[in-house]
Amino acid sequence: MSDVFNALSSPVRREILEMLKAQDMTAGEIADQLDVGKSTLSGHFNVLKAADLVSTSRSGTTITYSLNTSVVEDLLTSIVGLLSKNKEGKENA
Amino acid sequence: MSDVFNALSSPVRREILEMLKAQDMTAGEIADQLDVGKSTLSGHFNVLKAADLVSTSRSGTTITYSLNTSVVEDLLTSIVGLLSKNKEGKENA
DNA sequence: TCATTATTTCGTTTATTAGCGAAATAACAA
DNA sequence: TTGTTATTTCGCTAATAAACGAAATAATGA
Repeated sequence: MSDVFNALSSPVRREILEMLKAQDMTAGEIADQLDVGKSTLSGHFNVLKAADLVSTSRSGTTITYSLNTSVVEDLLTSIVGLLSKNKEGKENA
Repeated sequence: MSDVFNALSSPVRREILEMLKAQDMTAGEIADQLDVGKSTLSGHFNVLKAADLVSTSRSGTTITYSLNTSVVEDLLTSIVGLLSKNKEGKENA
């Protein structure tokens, strides 16, 4: 989960995830929408892959990225954990 | 929300939040539990405050930190956004 | 006022991260 | 095989972030 939090700390990477929530996209398509070089973007992809937030499929020379929603769900569970078992008196609404 | 994601990217800061979910604690009490110097910890507190994830109250020379659960809830909402409006065919369960 | 305790700020060093362009890799078509 | 397109890796520089100890601040009690 540490890798996931780390991946989410970059605005560029969060924007990539936002794009992928709507549809799968190729590396090039993502690069066209963002204002960073392709090599920089590739580095971001590596971070997202390390967190298992995205997966890839290759077709020819083209690589398509898609969002791993299950990992996003795990993240939600992890954050919900910060809300349960709260201080006395304040029974978790 | 960018400040929140940034704050969560540090394992030390996430541990502080975990401690605060159970009970409010003073800076010194938190320092006793963690293996980093007090000045370092103070820096982490600043990041958490910038994200509004914690709030403080002073009593004498002692400063007590508490978790702002409302911001955690906002975070949840933001992450849930990554799951809604997904690709065709996959109607968000 | 002076000393004490709790915490923060400051200055510095070290480590990590983001960005770039150039070169390498991979798949495929001609 | 050669060339083309898509993407990644590499080497580098610049910007950020984490850590420390020392000094500063703040509140209080003697």
